[in-house]
Amino acid sequence: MLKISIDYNLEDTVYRQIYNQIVEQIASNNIHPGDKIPSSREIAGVLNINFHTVNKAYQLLRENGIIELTKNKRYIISKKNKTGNAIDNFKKKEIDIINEAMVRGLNDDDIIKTVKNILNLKNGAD
Amino acid sequence: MLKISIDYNLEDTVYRQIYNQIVEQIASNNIHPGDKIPSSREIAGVLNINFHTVNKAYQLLRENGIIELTKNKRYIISKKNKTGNAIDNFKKKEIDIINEAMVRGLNDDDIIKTVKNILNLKNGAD
DNA sequence: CACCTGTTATATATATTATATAACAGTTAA
DNA sequence: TTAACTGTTATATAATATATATAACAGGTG
Repeated sequence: MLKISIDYNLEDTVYRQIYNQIVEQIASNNIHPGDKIPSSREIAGVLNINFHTVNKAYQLLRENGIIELTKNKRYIISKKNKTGNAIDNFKKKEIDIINEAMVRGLNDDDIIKTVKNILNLKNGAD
Repeated sequence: MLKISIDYNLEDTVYRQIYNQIVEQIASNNIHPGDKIPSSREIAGVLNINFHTVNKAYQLLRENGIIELTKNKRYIISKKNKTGNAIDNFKKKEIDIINEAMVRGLNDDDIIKTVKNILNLKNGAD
């Protein structure tokens, strides 16, 4: 079951928080390809926010191939398919944050260990 | 010597592009700890933008301990020192983009290889 | 002293974010 | 066939973020 919460103290926008939390729960196998996700109005009602804000997150998820619309006008989680765009997108973001990490004192080993640690946590959380 | 360019087609803000490019050039050993960076008015003049926009990037770099102000009111590149904040910051960002990469079809090996590839390119570019 | 620095302040314009309503076509279930 | 739901589109408004434009100030430098 999908659980989302908004923290207004974070610098991330509301729709970005929704986006990241849905992505996180797919990555954590909490929700799976083919599963329906709640309607934007339903999420908005629970979080007490406007449904257009939820819709913006959904649009972004759709553009990135993470969710898709069925004929019944329901969004479902897409099957994973590794596109060139996904790889390029990952690499671009990685370069920026690895640069920053190195400049702020982390060495190669710190970086590799952190990444492996994150991956191991994911794999252990099935 | 510091080189910065702005691409208005990118979704990144101008001050973020400046921030990332300075970080990149420190990470690439193009500029080094102790080196002075050009004044915000100088950068702004070359890029034909407002110096407050450059200043916003400088403020952010300063808050993250990447540059510091000397008594002479000149910004210099700080010495690298691995703080807890730097590690936490790196980890938080990594989690979000690794989640997205996995959901978009990349597996553990793709992720590790991409990270190692980025680190190797940095180390070879001295 | 003239010139540079970062900083602060104020004002303005534009873009983004978030909310508020309303309406529409299509699906679903009573 | 209704009634209720869906996503989508449209319009309007408010608040915030981004970028520019000026001006002024304290302090260092030559």
